[in-house]
Amino acid sequence: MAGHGGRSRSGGRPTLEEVAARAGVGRGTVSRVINGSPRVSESTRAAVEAAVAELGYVPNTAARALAANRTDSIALVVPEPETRFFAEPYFSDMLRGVGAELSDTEMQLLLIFAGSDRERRRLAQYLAAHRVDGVLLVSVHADDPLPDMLAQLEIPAVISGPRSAAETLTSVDSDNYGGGRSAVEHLIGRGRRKIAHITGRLDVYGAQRRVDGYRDALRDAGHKADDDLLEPGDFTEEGGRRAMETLLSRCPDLDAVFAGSDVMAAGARQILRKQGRRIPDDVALVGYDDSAIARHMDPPLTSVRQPIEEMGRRMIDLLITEIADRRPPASHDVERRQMVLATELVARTSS
Amino acid sequence: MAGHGGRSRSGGRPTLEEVAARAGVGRGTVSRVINGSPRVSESTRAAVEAAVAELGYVPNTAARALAANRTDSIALVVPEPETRFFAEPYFSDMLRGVGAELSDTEMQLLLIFAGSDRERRRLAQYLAAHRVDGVLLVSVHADDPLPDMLAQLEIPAVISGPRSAAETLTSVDSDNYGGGRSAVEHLIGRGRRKIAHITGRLDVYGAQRRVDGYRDALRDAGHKADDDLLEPGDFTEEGGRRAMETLLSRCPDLDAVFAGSDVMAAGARQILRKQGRRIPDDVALVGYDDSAIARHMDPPLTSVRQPIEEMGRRMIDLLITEIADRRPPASHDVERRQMVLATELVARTSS
DNA sequence: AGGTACTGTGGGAGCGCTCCCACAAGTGAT
DNA sequence: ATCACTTGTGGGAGCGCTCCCACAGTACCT
Repeated sequence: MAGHGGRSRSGGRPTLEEVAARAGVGRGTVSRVINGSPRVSESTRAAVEAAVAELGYVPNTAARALAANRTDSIALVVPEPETRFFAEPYFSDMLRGVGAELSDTEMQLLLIFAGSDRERRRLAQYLAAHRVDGVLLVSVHADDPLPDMLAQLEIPAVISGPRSAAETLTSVDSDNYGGGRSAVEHLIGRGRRKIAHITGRLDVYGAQRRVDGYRDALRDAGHKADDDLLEPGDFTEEGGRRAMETLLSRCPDLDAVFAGSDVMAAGARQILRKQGRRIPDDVALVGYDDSAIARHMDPPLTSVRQPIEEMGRRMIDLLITEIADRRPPASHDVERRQMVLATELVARTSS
Repeated sequence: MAGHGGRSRSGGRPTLEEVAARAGVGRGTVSRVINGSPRVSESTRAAVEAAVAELGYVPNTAARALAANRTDSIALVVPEPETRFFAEPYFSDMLRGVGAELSDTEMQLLLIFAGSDRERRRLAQYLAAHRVDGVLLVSVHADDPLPDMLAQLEIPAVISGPRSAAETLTSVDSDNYGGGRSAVEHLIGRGRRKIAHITGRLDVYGAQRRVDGYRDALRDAGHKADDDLLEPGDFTEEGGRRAMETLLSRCPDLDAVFAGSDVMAAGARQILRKQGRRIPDDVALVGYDDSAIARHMDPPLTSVRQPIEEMGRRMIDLLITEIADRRPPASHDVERRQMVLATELVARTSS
């Protein structure tokens, strides 16, 4: 078939039209069956399904996308170079959650790295072409222009860690404040008196919140504020080492350290060892993330667990809702959602 | 515009037609400019490009895919659970090469895991719908039905390690035979006499070829064959430990071990240490892959480097050629290509 | 002068869907 | 019987492109 003007087509995949002919119904009816519309009689549905099976019909995604103006795919945008993506268990946990939640859907996930300028430009093109129905944003820094670009293009998006308390995008986060608090309360409960904190990068909102939790826990326990016990890190092992050295020289009598990440705790541990401090006898150590590092450290590291996989799942939920909400012209008063999931302290022998 | 029957569209993205009107040319001409056809005069091209820039025109991928019957995207199919994907540096290196080579293109890469049955079924649907122009297959086992499915659907595909010497798909591989050989020759050159080999999974063709290289190197050096020195592993650390234990009990006097992967070498090292054998003094150890593990082992591990990133790049080259070759009705006598890249022994202190 | 060839261009037809309008047939209240 | 719905269905129009045919214009032979 295919009129005289038509080009030769590959493999002759069956079309809706052909399925309709086979089932003895109209095109519209087949479409309804394929898309699970309830407005089809039971017998017709059965006939169509039989025809679909017999012909091995699979809908043409491009045609559907063109007609319906949707792509049925979403992007997970990682504004980091690939190396970090593989190095940090955070991303793989997140991806697992996202994948799991998505497997119930017909949605396709695209993994997009936007670490370099070049990749950023590509991504911008990609989004401008509306090649995805929605975007999942992870690990975004406070000054990243990406969220605004998404807002401008009116592309539904969910962000994994809000950029600030005033985050405009729908977001999913873990309770960093509570996590910081629980780490410190745990140390206080173990009788520690002089508790230092190696912070994460302070342009990351979550890191700030952990500091807030640390401060409040100390205050509520009647400790007086002492900023000498606070030293900024940058989430790296090297940063952990540097911060630990600084802290020890400034406050040689500290008896506990709460590190803003397991990786930094690993760095701190090295310095403590080198300076002959025993863990936990002389100095108790608590990390954050409960990653593999924590379990394999010597001694095993007490750490604050974030439900990262769960966060991934929730992000998908929210994003799909957001996409669905936006289909009818625009009911636009969907309240912005900020979901916060609880953290959990996992006590091990380092504290 | 958009006739009375039209639905309201999102954001009013400009179309080809609008660009054409603006530039004062026909639709076909704009299409030609967009697609880089040479049959356009310089002045017209400039006018169209100006109009494109002014309107911020970005082609609609779905429309293009529908009309041209191509998707401009390819899939990297990983027939493994995600966990292994993140655990093994092999994949991230490969992905880096693939990404790099693809960044010169307009092609989009999809990362698809097909570890579980469920994911397999999804993938089958995906391929049946021809949602990608081509497929990159990595880490495929000998009995995997995936390659045949791709052949059946006539989807261009390139495989990263051939399944056998008679691989029908276009393939890219590293010289496993030469790699195995060079490891053994290196050990012989260091004066080792009793060289054992912990193999990889023998249903992986590359692992077999390493064994062949091991055997031939020994034979050519005048050693007599001794299968007691050969013990199968499975590429895991645990497998490395088991194999090493078996080997030590069977041949307590061995003085060198060639492991089919760095991870297995790490397992073997643990056992050697536990049994009081010094590396390299008592037993020399050589791994395969030259991964991060090799560099960080104590002592640093001599290992055979595979150019994995390069393999990724070559795979893309071959796949793109294959896709292009298949566009005209079918010139079908493109000879199957089996590309083999050289390996390189990286000597460190473990041997 | 006529033929032949090429270059650049416009626009019709068609890709395979979804959306929606129109309408037949059935159901129940008046 | 009439009217007002409801349910199920068919098919036109249109999504925004690419492909290709037709044709004007120019150039270069006979």
